[in-house]
Amino acid sequence: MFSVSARTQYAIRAMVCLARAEGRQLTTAEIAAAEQIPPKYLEGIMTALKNAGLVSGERGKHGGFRLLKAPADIPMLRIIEALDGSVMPVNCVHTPDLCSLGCSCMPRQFWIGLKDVIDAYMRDHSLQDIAEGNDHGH
Amino acid sequence: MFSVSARTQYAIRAMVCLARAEGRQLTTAEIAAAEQIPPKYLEGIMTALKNAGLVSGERGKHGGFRLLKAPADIPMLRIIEALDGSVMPVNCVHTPDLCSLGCSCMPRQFWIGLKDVIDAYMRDHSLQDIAEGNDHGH
DNA sequence: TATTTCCCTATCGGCTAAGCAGGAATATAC
DNA sequence: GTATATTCCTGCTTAGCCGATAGGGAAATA
Repeated sequence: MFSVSARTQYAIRAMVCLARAEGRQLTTAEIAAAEQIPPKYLEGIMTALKNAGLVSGERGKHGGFRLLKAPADIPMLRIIEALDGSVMPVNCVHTPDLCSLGCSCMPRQFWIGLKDVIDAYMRDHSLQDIAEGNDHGH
Repeated sequence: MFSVSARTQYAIRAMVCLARAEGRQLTTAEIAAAEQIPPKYLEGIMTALKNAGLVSGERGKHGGFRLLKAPADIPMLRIIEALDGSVMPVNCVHTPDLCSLGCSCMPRQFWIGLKDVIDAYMRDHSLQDIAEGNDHGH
């Protein structure tokens, strides 16, 4: 349960790769080879990361991707949200209108609390923590 | 992301229903009608809850389901695990052998930490908290 | 014996995720 | 200015899971 999509795991590994490159540009081919990710599939992932403002992509020869911020300033939550949207256990967390059941949706507060806990954890861990293998958060 | 399956939401609503019945037996038909759940589908869910030791099912006339413990003694985690297995963001959390990538699986500690946070939250909230609409945990 | 209920197995349709393919746009190098 | 390398865009295919349904078998009661 609560399994993380391969897409998101790929994205995180790619970001770790870029973090270790320390500003150097890497091509999707390089990242894909280093992290065992299907190259064409990775392209779409990098696009999502770019649209989220996490990386910059430059085309042409000597093109590639680089981080737009220091790894320490990139919360893991940003990466996850860039890929799969926001953490939302059940739909009615954001759109309570869906609860046509009246009192039957008592669990709503429970899910909201869960979302808060997950968000907080992911905000308190930065890309740098992952890249360095540090599991204590910052 | 991290969306909860309809199956699990049905299970929780059914358990709330049983909690409010205070020991009285309820049939799947009754629960399904009260909670707007497809009756046949609910049957399979009740079987899962029974196999997890959370409810007892008795057949025949005047049969039905009842809780095996007081709602306060049923952590939400138990219900979720009964349906969708244990919380496990990525496979390698429990079976590190899957990490054939060596250092590429640096995020593992991150996922383990996330699992711990989620588990703790769900352990600290009981069925009674949900049934009463109390969102503060116990 | 009839009825009610839980229990088991199989099946179906729809949706999403994962991955692939082909090419268009753009920047560099010679 | 032509060739090359790279990001970018669009669509497609396949496989697997999820929600739901169907039909009937086993047990408990009246």
